[in-house]
Amino acid sequence: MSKLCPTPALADVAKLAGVSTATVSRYLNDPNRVVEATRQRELKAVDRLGYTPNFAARVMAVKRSWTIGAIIPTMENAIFARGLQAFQEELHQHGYTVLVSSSAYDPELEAEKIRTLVAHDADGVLPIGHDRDPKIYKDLARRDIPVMNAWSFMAYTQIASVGFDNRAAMAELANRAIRLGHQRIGVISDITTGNERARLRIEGIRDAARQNGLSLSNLTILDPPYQIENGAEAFSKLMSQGIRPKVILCGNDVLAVGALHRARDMGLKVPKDVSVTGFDDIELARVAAPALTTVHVPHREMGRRAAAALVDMLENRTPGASTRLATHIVERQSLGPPAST
Amino acid sequence: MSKLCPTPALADVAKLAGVSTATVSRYLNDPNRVVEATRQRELKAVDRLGYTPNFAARVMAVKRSWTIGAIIPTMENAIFARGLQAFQEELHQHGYTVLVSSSAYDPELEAEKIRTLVAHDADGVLPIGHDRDPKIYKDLARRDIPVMNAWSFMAYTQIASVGFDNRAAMAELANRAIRLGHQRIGVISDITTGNERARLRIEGIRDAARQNGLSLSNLTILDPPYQIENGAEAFSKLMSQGIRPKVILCGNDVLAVGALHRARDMGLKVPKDVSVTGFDDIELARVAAPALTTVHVPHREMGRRAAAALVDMLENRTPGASTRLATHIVERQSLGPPAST
DNA sequence: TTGTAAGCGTTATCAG
DNA sequence: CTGATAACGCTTACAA
Repeated sequence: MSKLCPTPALADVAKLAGVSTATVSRYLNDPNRVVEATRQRELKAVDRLGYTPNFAARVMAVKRSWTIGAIIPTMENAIFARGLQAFQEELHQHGYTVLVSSSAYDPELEAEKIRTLVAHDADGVLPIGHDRDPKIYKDLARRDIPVMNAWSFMAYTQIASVGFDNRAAMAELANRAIRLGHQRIGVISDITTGNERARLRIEGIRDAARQNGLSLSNLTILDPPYQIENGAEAFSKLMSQGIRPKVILCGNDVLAVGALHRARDMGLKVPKDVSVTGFDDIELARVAAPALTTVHVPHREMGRRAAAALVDMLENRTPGASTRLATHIVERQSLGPPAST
Repeated sequence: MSKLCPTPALADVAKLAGVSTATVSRYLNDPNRVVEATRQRELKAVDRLGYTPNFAARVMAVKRSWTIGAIIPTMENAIFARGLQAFQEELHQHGYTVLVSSSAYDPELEAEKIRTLVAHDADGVLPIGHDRDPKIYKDLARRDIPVMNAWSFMAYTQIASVGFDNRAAMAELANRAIRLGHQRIGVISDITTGNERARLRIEGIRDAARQNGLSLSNLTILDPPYQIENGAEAFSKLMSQGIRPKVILCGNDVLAVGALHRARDMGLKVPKDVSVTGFDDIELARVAAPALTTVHVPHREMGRRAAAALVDMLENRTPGASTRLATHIVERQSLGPPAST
């Protein structure tokens, strides 16, 4: 009878092996805790029944799910995908499973997903970026669930983070453009609502402008959603202004490639007629024509570090340290001095 | 005391509201099943405590997790990401949460991930492609867990699938190349182990060759992992053969873009000196230079359909229907007739 | 080394 | 409409 049972339980194994459930449980969690003789019997019973432990039951008993929840804005973005893959691989090494949900850049949805993850007993949580309703952090803290923020390094917060300084990185790039002689700057930012990373990058551009004594009125900023198409459209808009900007700083490589593409369609040479820069340094940046000058971000490294930090918080109940990763500008061919018109 | 409890349970709410746990449970699942008076008290108690239902406990009680597990080869592939996003959105509408794991194209790992998902009480499973140890399907069937295969339509199997005919689609493209006058064909396939999609596409090319009376010795096949770089390397290899192929059929757009890039580096004009085709039609294909002639696959549609079908199997205990989606060739600029040398 | 039995947080059945 | 109470499958003292 137990042999045909669709979902055998520990009790079925115990019965078949002629031992108690406690013994089977011990065998499953650490074979050395039972003697050879019983070990054999259990082993046989287990695979004759095709037994698989029930996760929910185990979670209830030990109050630990070995599950980490990650909430990303969208899966359709190579940088999150890549970082997450590394995050996942590292965690897998330590026996954790990662549950991924996406928020579609919507704070409400994000909050809901986080609640769902918590309800699913996630042992830890990895949201992207830092900005969100403080209530969320409070609730997580009360439940004693470790949180690690990624993709944005924040020095002065309670929440541990592993990321980079979006603002400084973009400022560096903007500075370079300005020193090259650019005055009028077009910006195609990533969507900014509920996305401090995009906002910080814009701030970085403003910082650079101020430092170089450029009036902020030289900046025109657009922020379409992450899509090649949108980068192209935004480029057109920027180019239809009275005075065309000679450089377009983009919030990410995808948008930048769209801009590059549209420039070509409009018969504009890059960087002779107009310069375009990206951010992230995904593969796309290298194969674009011309190759994109961009900011390199160590996505995989970030994912790995986030995972390691989370494991540390989990295993040692440490408060969680923040790590700031370095980024650097990758000079390729899309940024040059403005042509003197 | 219950007020400071880090993880309030139903019992805490019940106590605070002065009712039984059964009543609170009813209230939570359908507010109409309790009278107004108690409803108010519960409401207050719930948010004073910041109560959130415990998922594992609920799963144990109802034997239903409202969770679907998806196992994809890798997250770092735009096509899976996109399809999955749609899959997830559709499922979310119906109240399901999707758990994503990746197998890194490794059958062993994949089996493990599926087991993990089952242990996590997934109500349904979505693996990519059809080929895997029959034991896995048998086990899933015994446990009565609906399975839906995606990305590959299989007419004659027990397992429901939603996908397209990889073989026919690629055959059509190869046919077109051959009719254009191509004889020697280089193939840069996606990795083929544990990946029948890639194998079927290669078969499609062979079919086309046979149909046109071309000896299979005209084909040279390489199958590096999914990466732009690898496409470039493979291209170099194909070009260092005695007789250079005049057309390179790639298993996906990413590999094709790598090939395109390397062609440019080698000073070869596409399609004048050599033609290159892709498969998938991701955004990248449109912005590549020259724009890639490729096979369009409705990824989002596929994700959505897979989700809908799974929901149907789940809610109505139907056996699960298979759906074959149409693909079509998108002619852009990378495929042309061979230059007469 | 092994067994007994309590408990984890819900839901569901069955009375009231 | 509401309250007891028995599952659900596993772990873990505590005993033997």
